[in-house]
Amino acid sequence: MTFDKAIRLIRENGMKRTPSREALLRLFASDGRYLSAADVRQALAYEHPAMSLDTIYRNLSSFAELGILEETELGGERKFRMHCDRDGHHHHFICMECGRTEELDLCPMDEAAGLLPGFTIEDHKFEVYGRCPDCAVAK
Amino acid sequence: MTFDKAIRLIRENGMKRTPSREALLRLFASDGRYLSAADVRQALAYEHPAMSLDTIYRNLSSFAELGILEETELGGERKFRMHCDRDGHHHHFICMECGRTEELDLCPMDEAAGLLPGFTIEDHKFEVYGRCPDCAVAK
DNA sequence: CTCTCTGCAAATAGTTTGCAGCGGC
DNA sequence: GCCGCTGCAAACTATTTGCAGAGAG
Repeated sequence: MTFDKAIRLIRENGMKRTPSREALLRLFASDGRYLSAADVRQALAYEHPAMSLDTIYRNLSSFAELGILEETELGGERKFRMHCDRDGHHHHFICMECGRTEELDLCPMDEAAGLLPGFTIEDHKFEVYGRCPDCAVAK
Repeated sequence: MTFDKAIRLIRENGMKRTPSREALLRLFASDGRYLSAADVRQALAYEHPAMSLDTIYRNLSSFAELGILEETELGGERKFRMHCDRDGHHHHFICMECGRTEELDLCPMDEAAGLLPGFTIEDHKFEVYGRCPDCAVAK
């Protein structure tokens, strides 16, 4: 998702365009990795040293609710990345070393649903963890 | 995994057979759901009211390391269930209402690996969430 | 008798909330 | 100027750790 579209969504939902939010969205628009609140704070330490963790937490949660960010739980932390606008539902590979993500054009749910007659499916999670080619070499 | 096999694993790793551990393993052997430390405490409140959360945390972590328990992150909590000894790698459906789990004879990794040439895959997670037939009706 | 396990208490990490002032619109 | 946004401080939740005594082998 682009920075502009995210801003539009924010305005459409009656939220204000503030410097904090601009900085957060700009960061996520340019960094494809999953970032924790602490990661975000560090990334913005130079540009926005005054931005508090509270603000980061509050905004990341709001953004996730609006569908601007995708959320996952990684190593006991909530992590976020910009939502992919691409056609088609898909999942991600996540590099444990550098955090790089790769889209996987694959969703096992069609098959899985057939194995669960009578069950109501509401959500699912499929993530692959490992090392990207760069980090695999470095090891 | 059976209670007896779990006890054997514990002994083989130089750990002692204590009343706490017996109670924990007996619980997991009879309850197929994913349980948090707090869930376990409540389940054992009558039989072992003195067992502290500390003990529960420490033992669940040890058991998970030995492969006796499987671990997952659900709603921001670490949850555990007895490891399935069944042949073949598989995943789970988890009922969001009652916690019931269902085994899914399906793993998307074979396909996924083909989409990631040059990447080193170390782990993956595939879980399906929803309501089991009983809970779907109750809604 | 030794060495592990346990409960207690305190510490820690990540996250959330109440409040009063600041700042978009 | 109004109402939402922010920083501060404090609270909260889940979890971990140091320590000294209790208990398994």
